[in-house]
Amino acid sequence: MFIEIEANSSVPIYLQLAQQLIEGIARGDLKPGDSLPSVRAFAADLGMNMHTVNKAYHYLEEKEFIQIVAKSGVIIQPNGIPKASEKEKQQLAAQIRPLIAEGLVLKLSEEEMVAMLRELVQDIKEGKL
Amino acid sequence: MFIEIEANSSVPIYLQLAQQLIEGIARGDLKPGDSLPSVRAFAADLGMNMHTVNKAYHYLEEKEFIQIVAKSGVIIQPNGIPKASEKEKQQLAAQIRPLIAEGLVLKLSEEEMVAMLRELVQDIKEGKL
DNA sequence: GACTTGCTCTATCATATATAGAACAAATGT
DNA sequence: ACATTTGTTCTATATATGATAGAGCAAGTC
Repeated sequence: MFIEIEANSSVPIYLQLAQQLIEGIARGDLKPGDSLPSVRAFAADLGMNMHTVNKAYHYLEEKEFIQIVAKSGVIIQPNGIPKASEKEKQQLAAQIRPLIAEGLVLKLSEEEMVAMLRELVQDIKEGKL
Repeated sequence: MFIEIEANSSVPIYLQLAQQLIEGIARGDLKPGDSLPSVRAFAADLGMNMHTVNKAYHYLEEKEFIQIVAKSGVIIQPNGIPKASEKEKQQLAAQIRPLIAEGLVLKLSEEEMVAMLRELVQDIKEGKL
């Protein structure tokens, strides 16, 4: 797993970390049952604070993408991650919606945005930045 | 323009306001040259602070969706909003990317996400919540 | 000339982000 | 058995952001 953190981003670094782990799962680089580094080791590796890694882990745990086993370690959801519930789909749509609206204001056609989405899926699966 | 602000959202209310104005533009409800309420009047109408509306306006001005004419008023970009530049497209893609990745983790297929996008475009154009 | 306009300034309060260090108790590795 | 590692919890500090509040300014509008 290669993690790239932009210090000068408006996206908090705990979120950047969580998002890149999510991409790792999407890509299949991180599989069910795989263990993640300890908060201390990961923090040292990434040059950030232990509590920041911890926050990223809890963010992912709340989404049920990982399991945090106290005093033991952190693993990718061992039974596999279930398909999106209706609630999760709606939450995703609600988050994407303002971006689509902005695209429309910028005169992007529906087809252009569909193409953009398909390219993003490819990029993510290929681990392409 | 009907504006709905959720007080208990994690999205700042100045951003909610800006996003709903963007939807108004996308929908064609707000056309080039249309004037927006004064910061004071809008704030009173929405039950929020003048400075919060002002922040939303400056957010939109930075995107060049509106023009703020000091000591006069605020209008939708009178010459029309130009088509997205490459930079704007990349910025949009960068913001959508983590959401697509999350969709993939939740086992949504590319086609399901395309369908979701098409529905969002419809909803926005119809002003449907 | 009165009113409205966006802008600026100071101020306060709450929350979020990030770092730091210490201590705890249980699981793990040898 | 013992030392190490683990996530958790606590206090603490610093910075940034979000939101509100009120006052005053200078220029545009009616």
